[in-house]
Amino acid sequence: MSSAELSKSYEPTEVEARWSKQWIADGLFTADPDSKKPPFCIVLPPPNVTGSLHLGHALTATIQDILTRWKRMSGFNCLWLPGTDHAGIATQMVVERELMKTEKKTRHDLGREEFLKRVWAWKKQYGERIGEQHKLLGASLDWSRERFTMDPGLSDAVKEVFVRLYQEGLIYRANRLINWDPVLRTALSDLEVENEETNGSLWSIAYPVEGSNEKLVVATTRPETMLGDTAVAVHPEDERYKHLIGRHVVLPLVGRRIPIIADAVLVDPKFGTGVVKVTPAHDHNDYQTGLRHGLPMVNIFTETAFVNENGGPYQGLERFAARKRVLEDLKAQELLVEEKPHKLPLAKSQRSGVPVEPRLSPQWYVKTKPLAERALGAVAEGRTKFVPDQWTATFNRWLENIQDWCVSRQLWWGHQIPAWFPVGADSTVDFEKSTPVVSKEAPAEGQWVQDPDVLDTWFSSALWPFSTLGWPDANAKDLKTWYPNSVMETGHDIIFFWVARMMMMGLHFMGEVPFRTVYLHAMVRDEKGEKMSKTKGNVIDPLDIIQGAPPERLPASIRNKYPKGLEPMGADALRFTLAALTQQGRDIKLSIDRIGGYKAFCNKIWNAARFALMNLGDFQEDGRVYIKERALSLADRWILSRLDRAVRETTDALERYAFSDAASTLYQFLWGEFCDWYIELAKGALYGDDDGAKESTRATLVFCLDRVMRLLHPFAPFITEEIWQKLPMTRTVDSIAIAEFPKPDERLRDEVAEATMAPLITAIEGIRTIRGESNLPPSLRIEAHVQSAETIVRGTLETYRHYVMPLAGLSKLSVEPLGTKPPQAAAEIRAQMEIFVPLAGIVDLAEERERLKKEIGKSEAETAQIQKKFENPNYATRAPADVVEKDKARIAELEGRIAKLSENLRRIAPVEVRVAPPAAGPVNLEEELREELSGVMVPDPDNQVKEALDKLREGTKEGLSSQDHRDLGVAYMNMGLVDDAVREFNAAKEPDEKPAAKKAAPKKAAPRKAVAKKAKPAAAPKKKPTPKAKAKRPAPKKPAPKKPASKPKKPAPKKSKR
RNA sequence: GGGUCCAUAGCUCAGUGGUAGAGCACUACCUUGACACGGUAGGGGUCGGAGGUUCGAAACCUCCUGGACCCA
Repeated sequence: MSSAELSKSYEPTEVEARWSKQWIADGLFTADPDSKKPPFCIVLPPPNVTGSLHLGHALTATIQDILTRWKRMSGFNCLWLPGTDHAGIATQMVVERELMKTEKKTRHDLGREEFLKRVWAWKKQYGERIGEQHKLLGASLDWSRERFTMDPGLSDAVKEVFVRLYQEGLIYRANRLINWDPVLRTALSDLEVENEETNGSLWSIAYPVEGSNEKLVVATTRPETMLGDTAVAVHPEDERYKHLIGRHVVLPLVGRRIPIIADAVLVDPKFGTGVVKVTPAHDHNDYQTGLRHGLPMVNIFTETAFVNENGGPYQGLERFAARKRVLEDLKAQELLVEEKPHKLPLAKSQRSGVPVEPRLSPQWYVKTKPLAERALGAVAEGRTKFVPDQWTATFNRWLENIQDWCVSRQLWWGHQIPAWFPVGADSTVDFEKSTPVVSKEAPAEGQWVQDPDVLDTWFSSALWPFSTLGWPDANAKDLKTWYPNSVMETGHDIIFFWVARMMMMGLHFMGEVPFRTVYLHAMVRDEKGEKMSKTKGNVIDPLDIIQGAPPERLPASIRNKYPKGLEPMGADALRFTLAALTQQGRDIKLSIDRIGGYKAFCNKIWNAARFALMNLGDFQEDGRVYIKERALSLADRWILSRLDRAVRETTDALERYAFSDAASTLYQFLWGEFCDWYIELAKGALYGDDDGAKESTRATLVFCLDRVMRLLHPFAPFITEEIWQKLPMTRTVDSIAIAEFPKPDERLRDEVAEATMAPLITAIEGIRTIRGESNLPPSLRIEAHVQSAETIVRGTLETYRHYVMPLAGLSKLSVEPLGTKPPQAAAEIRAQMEIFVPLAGIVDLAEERERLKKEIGKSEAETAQIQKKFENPNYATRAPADVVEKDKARIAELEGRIAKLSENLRRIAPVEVRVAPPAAGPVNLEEELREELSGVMVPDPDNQVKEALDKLREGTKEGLSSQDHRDLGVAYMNMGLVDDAVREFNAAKEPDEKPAAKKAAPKKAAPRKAVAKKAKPAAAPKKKPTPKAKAKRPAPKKPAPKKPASKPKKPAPKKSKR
């Protein structure tokens, strides 16, 4: 039997390694463009080849794999296309850093060609690692179609796009002020610049006005740039300076004569002194001002941000050193008026982190306005939809205000720009002034040099949805089949960088949107909500979670919490966690503990399957008999109905991209319904002798497991495949990955079964509550009385007492109409039923009284709350009738509940025993007591109780004082044992030291195990019960047969005291 | 400066006008023939604050406080 092979707990590592290999070997994920099935396509956002995948990538892969597997199983012709991105700046940077670390060389030491060889080697290494990581995550990518942004085909697409856009006038070259990274020595696009609030200073510097004693005091945050000032500006309406407009100042330190201009755009008269210096070559606002006024633009920095020849004596100083010197010199000349602290937004390079230096240089630009308009139109028409929808506005706003896109980068790693510059007569090339020819190949005539610059990485990524499918070959099969893509799934952080640009390029070159739906997921953060970054040291490699990791491999923050390292969680647990935590539009705070919780879930699933397989005997599902045609038990019908509900809810959630809803449905069904209820109920049939019941249960187990494994497969591909393969059934396909995703099946729905199960569950839970609240051990069988006014409920309970008894741990179940209540019983009032568990002799009734009081208190509080509503006269008149009715019904229900609880409380109230004065005869007392207890059901204590009492009688009677007898009598009273009580009270009247034994001990049988165990002190719980020995034990002084508990509870019949 | 979002149990989060929920954590009892990565039961919240709308607000509106992110 295969069942014996299942390990006791789920071991993911081996299972995952095996299946990820097998699936690929079997080519399950290789897409077929000729398939007749409806197409479904996702292109994987290509991870950068800079390094290995992090948890953000794991989230991306998880969501996309869920979608793809779900669609594949649902009959779609699925292509999920993998690939990687060359990531120009980022990759060049890491390779340069590595080169410096290992060989102490710069890329310039190696030269372009040799350096690129190194980068390709890096790309190979990390590209492969990324592939491996995806495979171990279970990603069902079509590796036969793997692409890289610098593949020949994709490079050709890039050239084609560049040339065509140029021909259409949508790409041009211009000498403008751009954002320059002086460390990486390249231009950056606006998006690659981050503004950061910084504590700086605002300096006031006096500029002497030419031909006057006046000085204009300018305020600036970058005094060193004064070397490049070509004007000072004031507001045209500013009365303070109006008279100076048109005159000149002499630029201190430099001595240049520069005009005083009026500019209402640049100058805010209320800020600082109301005078600003204008440095058109080093500030974006000044640049615009310079253009407006035709000012000269003086560049004072080299490409590494050192002062150049235009800086006179400051030449050769780094920009911050230059600032220091300029300030010192100004101070010396008494031109530095003031320095005060000032917060300013500082523009930093996203990549190198250094402040960018605006710089005039010739660059290539994409004219984005016309492209953006089409993208906006497509979204407005609903041809592409954003999920969550809130991103639509973000997308629109950005495209509406879009600036032209600077696409050239002064890097070596990337797509070299297909533009050709003529080589001059002196063998030199003037890249600044000469006019390039744009074409894929160099012009045939003459000598040409290709533009050394490369394109922005995002230029090639923008083409990803079609370049990967074979474009520019418009007839490529893949392109025809899978363009537009179905879904673009990526992080919301690259909505502008990537999504917007894909929209623009896709619409322009394919004439249609690149994808129908854009699902933007949240950012993965650590459990404190902090962004994962190498500098913070909180980055975790997904593989360390999946396969486990020794402590030394973990970042310090994780190591502190898990000093022993991580044990393997498995890809399924990680995936399920990510899916469960995916909340639209929120950050995902990922904690290892949470993953551990889902690992436990996997283990639970494993064991549920293990249980089934161990109990299937030689059952084999050949599919000839539809499950509903079998003679099913109530439990069978119930779980099938619940299964169908789970199918519907999961599918619905997937359609809404509500991955967390789907995950919680699956979790709840598998754990809360299938394991907690169905398996427990199935045990009766499986361990019984009814072959028919066994058969139907086995069939149902297999049916459910088959369906739910398929339902769960997109989320947890490995464990589901492993279990599914072991199910004894005929299959039409070899892998669950290509099995059919369960469809809702009306025939499985069974309202009657669900309605019938409801009171059974209510009864079981009610009894368990009593059991739990009274701390009765699970091993103790107890007796329960369930009273209901409803005939149907009683009928159900009778019919299915074999469900209730084992799950509630009963030795006896009495189903009764409402009526006389058992005495000394704990009670639970539930919908349509009242549950009583006689506790006399089992547990302290005082505790039960406390519990009831608490319950009554709760109900009273709720009643009061609702009553308050009715105090407002408007409520009854204005609120909808159904709501008012509901509240009235609820009050009635609560009042009934309170009444019942109170009644029960009264019933187990300590009886005020009026001990008759010695003069009073025993007969009178007896009558009195019987009267006291009239209306109470004649006690018929459970055997265990009886036995316990018998023992008591045997074991505790010697040498009792009359006080003891009196206490004992009270105890018996509390238990409703009138005869015994009377006897004890009688005994109490007799002189001490009497031979009570003769009268007491009834002959009845030996105590059963449970009782023995129960009656024993908890102090020796491990010891085997020794039934017979009991009677011979030295008599305990206290007669209470109750279970000693950890906290001291007073025994019902308390000795001493009064 | 403009915009988006968030604040509910110790933690992470559901809950779009009518009895405050889940998972984890916690407490008690328990190794019962799938699972201690387990079972059963339980405790725990004046829903950030103040107003307003409404018969009724965790939810809708306004303001405030605190926080996150995006754009300039």
